[in-house]
Amino acid sequence: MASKAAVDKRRQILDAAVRVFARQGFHATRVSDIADEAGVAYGLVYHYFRSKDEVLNELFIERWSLLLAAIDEADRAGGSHRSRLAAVASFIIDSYRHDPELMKVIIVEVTRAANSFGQTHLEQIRSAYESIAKIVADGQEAGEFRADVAPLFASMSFYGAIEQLLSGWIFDVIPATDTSFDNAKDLLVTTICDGLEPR
Amino acid sequence: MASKAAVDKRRQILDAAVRVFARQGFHATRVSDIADEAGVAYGLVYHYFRSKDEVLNELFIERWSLLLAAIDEADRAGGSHRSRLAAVASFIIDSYRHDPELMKVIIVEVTRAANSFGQTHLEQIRSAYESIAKIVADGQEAGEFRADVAPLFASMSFYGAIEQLLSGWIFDVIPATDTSFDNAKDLLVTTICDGLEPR
DNA sequence: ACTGCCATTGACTGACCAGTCAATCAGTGA
DNA sequence: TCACTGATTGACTGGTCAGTCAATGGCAGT
Repeated sequence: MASKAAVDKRRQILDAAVRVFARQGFHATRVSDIADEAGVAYGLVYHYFRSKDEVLNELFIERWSLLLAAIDEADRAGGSHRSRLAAVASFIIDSYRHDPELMKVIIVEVTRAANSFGQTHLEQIRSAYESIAKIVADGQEAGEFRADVAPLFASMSFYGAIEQLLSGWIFDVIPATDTSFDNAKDLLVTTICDGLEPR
Repeated sequence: MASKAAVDKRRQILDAAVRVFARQGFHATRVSDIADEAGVAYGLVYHYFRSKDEVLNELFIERWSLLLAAIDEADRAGGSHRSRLAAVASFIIDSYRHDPELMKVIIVEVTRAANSFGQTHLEQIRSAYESIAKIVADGQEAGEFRADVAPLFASMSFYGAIEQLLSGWIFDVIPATDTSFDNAKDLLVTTICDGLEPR
């Protein structure tokens, strides 16, 4: 089957793109950098992708759909709503732990670049906010969360906090150690659910 | 004095740059766009600024030093540490309310673009995190905040939440109304200090 | 051993734009 | 009036790259 090799090459280009985008940033990478990194001819990138943008699109869509699925699953898994939020935080932080380069690209070049690239994916990004907001709203309904906080606000604060911590690791503002990751998971849930003030 | 007019022209260029950057994004704006918007010849931009980058630098530095000063003042003003955090959130949100275009540029092109531009200003950005972290740490010392949360983590979560809400307004994920702004101030402090769960 | 189809190659082109620079203008002081 | 200085102008250059395309390679079915 010819397409077997083809699928591999396509993947090879995507993986190379992650590395190069993570290293140099999207704007600073030339298509030839991706081709070189993938060990492939320049033109082949255009055989598999319509444009440089489409390569990034593909990476984002692949990854983001996993996130949306994970949020959904966290919600469906039941348990306290606090534990569902914990599952979301865990998933995102583990995604970073597992593939920091990909997550760096997604966050730096898409999620936090809502001006250029994010614009295209705003719908999908918003969809994540809303799924998290639903967990909050349900938690309020169940009496587990206070009712006087707008769910979407809470959701965005929660997600913003997570992303900020990821950025901290990405740019070495805070050390990216395993204990740091685990602390962060606890902290995020503790802060958002219990607050900073002692009970 | 010749420099009077010169200062005006310089300002005129900076103000025009804010508008154009906000509208098109930094990468997509040509220097000629700035010159046109300012009603000034192309070359004059280079008379006042070494490069296109320096225009953005200037905008960031002007604004960020105000933020650092505001955090400092919030801290020095005394009162509960909770109220100091509230003052910080207030300042940032009011900055957006007062000059959304400038804040959009700062956040989208610098703060959240730590890859390209932010890299240069990472020190200053980190400085803000640390000033906020100091407020948290002092609050812990004073027994107002629980001691088992790393101050820098708390600070980054807090700041990340603020920035995420600003992004929401910037990109119309949440409506940018006055009540929305005021709600956000309350929410941020309530969430970070009291948590979502009822007491 | 031929034919057709897709993968693969990389040289080339066309557009774009940051930054340069030589020329002109305008205010000031003598 | 003249000379000096800094402000202002905009045409031009040099370099960079995204995307094109015509040519080649190689496999699969007959």
